[in-house]
Formats: sequence, C-alpha cells, structure tokens
Amino acid sequence: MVKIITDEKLVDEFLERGVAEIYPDKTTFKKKLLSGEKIRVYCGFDPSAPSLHIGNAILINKLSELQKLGHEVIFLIGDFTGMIGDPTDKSAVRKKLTREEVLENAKNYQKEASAYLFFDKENPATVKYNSEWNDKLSYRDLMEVASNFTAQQMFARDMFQERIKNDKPIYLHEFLYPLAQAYDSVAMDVDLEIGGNDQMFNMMCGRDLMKAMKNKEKFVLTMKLLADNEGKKMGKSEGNVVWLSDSPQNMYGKVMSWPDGVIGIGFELCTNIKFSEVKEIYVELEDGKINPRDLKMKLAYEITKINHGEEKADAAQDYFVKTIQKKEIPDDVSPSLPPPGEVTLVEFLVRENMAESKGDARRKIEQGGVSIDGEIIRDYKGIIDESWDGKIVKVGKKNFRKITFE
RNA sequence: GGGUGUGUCGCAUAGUGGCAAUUGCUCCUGACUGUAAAUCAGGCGUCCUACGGACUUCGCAGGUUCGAGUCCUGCCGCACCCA
Repeated sequence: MVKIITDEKLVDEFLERGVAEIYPDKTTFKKKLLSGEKIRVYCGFDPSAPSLHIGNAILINKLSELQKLGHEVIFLIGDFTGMIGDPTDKSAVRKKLTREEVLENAKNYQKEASAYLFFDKENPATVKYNSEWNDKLSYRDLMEVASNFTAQQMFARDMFQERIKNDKPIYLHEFLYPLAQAYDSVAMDVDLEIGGNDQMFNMMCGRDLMKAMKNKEKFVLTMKLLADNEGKKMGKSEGNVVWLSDSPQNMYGKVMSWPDGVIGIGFELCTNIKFSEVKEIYVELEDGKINPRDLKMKLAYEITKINHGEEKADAAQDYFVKTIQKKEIPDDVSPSLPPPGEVTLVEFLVRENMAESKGDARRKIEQGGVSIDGEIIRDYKGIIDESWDGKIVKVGKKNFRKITFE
C-alpha cells in the first residue's frame, strides 16, 4: 500500500511550481491534498503527431510529482478526441485524423512519457484510451451531455469569434471536442485534471459536467505555458518545438535556440531541478551577472538528460561546443549516398536533400553557404569525382555530409 | 432551394488583357553574435549551354483573343444572407 505524502512543504511546492491557476481555488484543493485521501488525476494527450513534445512533457512532469506524492495517475491517450482535433487556438478547422493515424501516432507515447512517469513499480501510472468510452456513447447519450452546455459558451471563445469575424467556417463537430474531453473526466471519475493554461475552457467543461452528472467536485489545475514575456510560445509553427523523439543533439540544439525569455520558466517547467534552485536562477537572470547562454546550456543539458540519459546529454553538449561554438566539424558526419560516378556539386546537394532544387542549391553556393572541408566554394559547376572521397560538405550552419564513394 | 460574394507561390495580401505575377509574415543563405534577440545584405516556381533563354504556375474544364490570373460558359470548393 502506497502512502500518501501530506508533508505541507512538499504540497505547497507542488501547488506553486509551474502552476497558473487552480479551480475552484487553491485553498480548497490544498485541503484535499493534505487530507491523506488518495486522489485520481489525469491529463490527456491527443496523438496529433507521432511524438510528444516538450509542452506535453511539462504536464507529464507535473503528473509525476503527484505520483511521487502517492496519488493515482492516469496517462490518457486521446485516440477519440484526437480524431476531432482540438479547436483551441486554431484559426481553421483541424484536419480530421483516422483512428489508424491516431493510433500510429500514439505508439511511442508511453515510452516517451516514461522518462518522466513510471508505469511499473509501486503505484504505477495507468494508460487509458478515451475511445474506450467515447466510442460507446449513443446519440442519446450525446444529447444528455450536450444539454449541459450552451451555444453561447462555445461562440464566446476567442478563436470562434475571430473566425466569425473573418467569415471562416466553424464546424459543429468542433463544438463536440470540449464535450468529449469533459466526458473523459466523468467516465474516469477523476478528482483532478491537469492541463496547459490554454486548456482551461475544455477542462472547465469537464468540471461543469462532473458536477451536473455526478454532483462531484472536480479540481482543475492549469500549468503555465512555456512562453516568454511577449507571449511568444515554443510551438510547431515556430519551428523550435522540442519533440521527445528528437535526437540528443537536436534536442540540445533546439533548446539553445529558444529565446532567452524562456530560460527561467524552462527550468521551472521542464526540469527536475529543485524549486529553490530554480528561484535562484530567476534571480541570476534578473541581475544579469551570468551570461544567459550559460544558463541556457544548463537548461538544454537538463532537458536532454531527462529524455536521453546523462551519457547522451554529455555527448550532445560536447557536440554543441565543438561544432557550433568552435565551428569544428563534428566527429560523426553521416555519409552520403555513393555518387554514381561524376556528379556536379549542385546535383549532389539535391540528392542529399541539402537543397530543395538545383536552383536552390545554386543559390546556396553563390551566397557562400556551402563549404567543403571548411573552405567556402562558390563554383556551382564543380564536379565531384572520386578525388573528393571522404571530404565533408557543409551547408548552412548545421548540415554536414561526408562524401563517400563505394 | 434562392441570392450575394469568393478561390493567386507555406500563411496572408495586390493584381487596368502584355506577369514568373505586388506587399507582409514565415522560410533559406551570408555578416555580426551566444545555433538568443536586434540589425544589415542577398534569396525564395522548375530547368538550361545563364548579364540571356526555355518550360510550368493564379480552384477545375472549356471558350473568346496575336496574347488571359485578369473577359465568357460550365463545373467544383468555401463564406455570408434569405427560406
């Protein structure tokens, strides 16, 4: 039997670190946590992509805190909701995914999540799929659920207002998304749901529905988003999302390309560094005595370490220092396809996906973006023959390829 | 079902019948840097025997025209209004 930890200091830290808001309020929820009662918490992840990203990891990380306090954690895979697509923050309908696509995407989710949560040992987290209950709902059940919400609630949301203003379509099934998510809470009979601050609407729907259908108080905890003070988020559209499937090198590199403004919050949300230390980091950033780059390197290291282990994080950091900071050629450059006899440099770049088209390759060469063994070359008509065997081609800052004949 | 609009290079926008097509963002390359931010320079349909040329693009299919993103017809998609 796992003991519920009710140490007030630990609970307070849980309630503070990375938390944006708690509903209905923090005090009530704190009482609940201190009561010694085991609570059931969940967070859902829609498999809209083949890997989880750092934003998901933040939530999983938070779940793991509760797991350590002895509570029951459900890692929910939204294989049903993922098919609808969450309209939150979307200026246009999401493409609907098929069940197959969704399940394919979800394949590695649990494995990725296990960098943060454990699914074995004592008090393991459980994995559930929300198609388990949502598939079975009848039209009649849907009416029952839907009768708890009004069209005005839906229309009031910013992104829908925006779409109305711009004459963009809003499809009815998009309204079903929050309902489905709300029903998840009821079906699993949870005490708490955790989500990003942008998920508040959906989660509150769950709170309302829980009250209506089970007369039960469901708590909602929203997490701060990984964004700088200008509200700039890390995101798919920004190109610097860290996917948990990223290689150690990429993961490290992407964190390094985050804006300075997210360093502090990055430590708070994405690492397991003690909260007291995180607070010190905020102070250090504030008084500017430390080069933010150094703190960012530490952040990149920590994140890489959680997901890939210490050894690989060390290697990634090494790579970064050597290749990027000192501009050396990395040790392990992936070899090219063996060129079929003689090819022009332009053709070579296209073949190796280092340029989109011959024209693009030519441009890159002309603008000095291509070098061989460290020497910039500008002759795009250059022919690669066997005398080039083993030379390293570099395009842009970080694309390397070793020419290999064979 | 009726009406009014609308469909341009990832997104957003301009486009009097002579346009490979405007502008913004994104993006790419370079300089300066810390693979940050800011700034500056160049680029962003494909291909070539390149200060030039060829080909393919503006929802789809036809038509008018020496010439069509631009005009006409039909289809398709989308939005709004009325029913």
